[in-house]
Amino acid sequence: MEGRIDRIKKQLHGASYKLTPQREATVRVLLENEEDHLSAEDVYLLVKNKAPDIGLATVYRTLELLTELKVVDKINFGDGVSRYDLRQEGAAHFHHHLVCIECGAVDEIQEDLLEDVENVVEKRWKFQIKDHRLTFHGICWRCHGKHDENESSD
Amino acid sequence: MEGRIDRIKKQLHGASYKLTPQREATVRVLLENEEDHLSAEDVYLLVKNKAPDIGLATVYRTLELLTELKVVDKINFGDGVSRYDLRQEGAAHFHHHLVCIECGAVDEIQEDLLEDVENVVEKRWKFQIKDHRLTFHGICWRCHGKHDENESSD
DNA sequence: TAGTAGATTATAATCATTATCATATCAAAA
DNA sequence: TTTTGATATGATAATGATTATAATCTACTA
Ligand SMILES: [Zn+2]
Ligand SMILES: [Zn+2]
Ligand SMILES: [Zn+2]
Ligand SMILES: [Zn+2]
Repeated sequence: MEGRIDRIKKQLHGASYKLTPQREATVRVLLENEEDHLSAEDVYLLVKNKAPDIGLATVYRTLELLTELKVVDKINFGDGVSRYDLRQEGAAHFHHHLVCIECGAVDEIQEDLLEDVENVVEKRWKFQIKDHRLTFHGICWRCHGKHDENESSD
Repeated sequence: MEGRIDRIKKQLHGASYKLTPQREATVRVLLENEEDHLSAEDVYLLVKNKAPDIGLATVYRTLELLTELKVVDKINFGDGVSRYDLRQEGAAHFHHHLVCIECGAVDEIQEDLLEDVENVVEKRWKFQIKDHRLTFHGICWRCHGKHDENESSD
């Protein structure tokens, strides 16, 4: 974790920004909740535990800054809020998501899976891909299980 | 066009809704601007030409209704507004998008391309896919051309 | 120490979307 | 034809997320 923060610090310095205490607190919250998909408000509430005096605007600014540096990705699942997702270190592309329409769970797919598709798109549409967003909507294994409970099988 | 409206009318009736004049005007605007990705406000302004007395709330309500019936898909490209995109008749899945980070153009990919990926996801993550959202961010052929204007070739 | 640039805070402003409620439409019942 | 009930609409208010503003604070440096 400390190593990860150090590297983010270096990234900030590389773009001539500083890792202020507020920014560090925000980054720590993101690292400690890597599995989740937090909204700015969520982050704000969690950061308040570490830095009670932080303002909401600072959280927004920090998240924007981290997005610019590609430390996090901003994503929108269709409820009215933006969510912020730590990008895996060294990952060229943003990971994919599985959103369950029954229970609302959001699972992640870290594998790329899109290499072939992207080759086709780059060639056929002459589009130079820099990043992508891929989200599947459907029924997760947990909810699927529930339905099958009293069906024997096929 | 009339045939398309008739079929949407039938879909509405099937769900026991009516095709009111306001709804018809809204659908016509969507059909006439099929290429575009209009926000609710955009649709409102265009519909006003046909039905000057229509209220913004009605447009929002109609778009919500059409989304529910899967006549349109609601999508968000990261600017603060939702956009509404007519689904091709008979298409099982939403189409894909190419968003140019230079000029802002949004192009469409009607081909599915994801069949293989979806098979993998369904099996490996035991996730029953109902729909998807796939957007590529990058540089479109138009902007790419601009850069190459004074570079000979490779 | 004073000056300066950047960062932060509290708060106001903005903007998209949703909720409210009185009115309108329309078809079926009386 | 009038009444009634269900649904739809329009004007407007309310909400909620995000951004802008202005005053204050915090390193650094001359
Ligand atoms: Zn689920
Ligand atoms: Zn994620
Ligand atoms: Zn372009
Ligand atoms: Zn589209």
